[in-house]
Amino acid sequence: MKDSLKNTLSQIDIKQFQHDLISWFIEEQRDLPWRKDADPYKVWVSEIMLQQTKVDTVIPYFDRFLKKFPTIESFAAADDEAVLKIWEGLGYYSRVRNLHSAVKEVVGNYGGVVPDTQEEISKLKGVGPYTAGAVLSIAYGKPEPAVDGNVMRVLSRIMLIREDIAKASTRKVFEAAVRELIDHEHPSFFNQALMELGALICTPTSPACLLCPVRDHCLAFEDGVQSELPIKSRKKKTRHVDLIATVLKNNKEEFLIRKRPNKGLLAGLWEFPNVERNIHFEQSKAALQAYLIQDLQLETKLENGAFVRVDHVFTHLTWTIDAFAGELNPNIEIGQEYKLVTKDALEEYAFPVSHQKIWQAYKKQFA
DNA sequence: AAAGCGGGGCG
DNA sequence: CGCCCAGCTTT
Repeated sequence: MKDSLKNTLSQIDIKQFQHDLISWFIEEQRDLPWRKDADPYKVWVSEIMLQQTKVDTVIPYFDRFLKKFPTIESFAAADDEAVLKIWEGLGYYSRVRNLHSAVKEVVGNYGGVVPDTQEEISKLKGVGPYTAGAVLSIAYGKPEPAVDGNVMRVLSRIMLIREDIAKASTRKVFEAAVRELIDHEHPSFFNQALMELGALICTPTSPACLLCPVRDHCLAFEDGVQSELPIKSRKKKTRHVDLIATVLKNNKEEFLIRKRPNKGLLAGLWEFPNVERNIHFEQSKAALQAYLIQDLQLETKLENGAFVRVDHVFTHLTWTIDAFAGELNPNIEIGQEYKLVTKDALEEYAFPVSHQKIWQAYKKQFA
């Protein structure tokens, strides 16, 4: 441990801090569906869903997930398309692919019992340092740190830690701090309380210090510098891609959809056939025709203009998609990544939100 | 160590 | 518009 951390810890009444924090949590915690019991499977699912995702967004997904897959065995037995469908719209789809893989591992090789040690649980796909600590502390009562963005923000203020939280190595500094601070009698409450404090009081902008239960322990508040913390270097700009997409229907009321590759952006999700718009193409429609003929070898008849434009923002990328409607030659041959499906069947597949918007616009105009 | 990976909401 | 969110994996 660094000397600076030791020095800071010596200024904090750890027992009093634990008491003030946990008492507040017991009194003020939100009533959330994953707090009804400490079933390791449910805790695990909730922690994966909550990665980079707000509580309000997760709640309906969590309820629907547990209704469809109430036990770890039922989820292990799910097929891949159902797994993606239940996650549709939640984002970061590798989370659910990894969770499914890990759950099958637990059911197959651990008798359906989620491992309760750092070494074993960390071997599971998608279980990193945060999730391991969260499941071990919340479901098993082990005094392991669970350091997420909330915890780094809260502790950077309380302990006046000025290291860049955007750096991967910085997490270890906070884990060392938590190991010193954590209440060994109540690890679950302690970890959850730190995160709850970050969500409700010690917020990124304008923290509610006057309502804070651990204000008296906070070195940043003492110096009046809470708004300067945490230190976080900012990221680079996103790039932009223009796409043209097609909603193509044949004379049997079937639509052409395509499965994305199993790696990379939106892996394994379904979409309407589309192509990156080449800057050298003057006309979207000309580029689209070229793609349809060359890549799909389709004979199609397109409507005149795009029926919708969809702008979509990712963390690292933005899309502008112009979507065209068209008729499809009934006798075409399609590659294995394509499917022809009816309107009802289409909606059983998992689509990214951008393509859901295309579909909604299509139905509104042509249905 | 840095980049890739979703989507929604807020100021 | 940028930033934030109960992060992990790959390169």
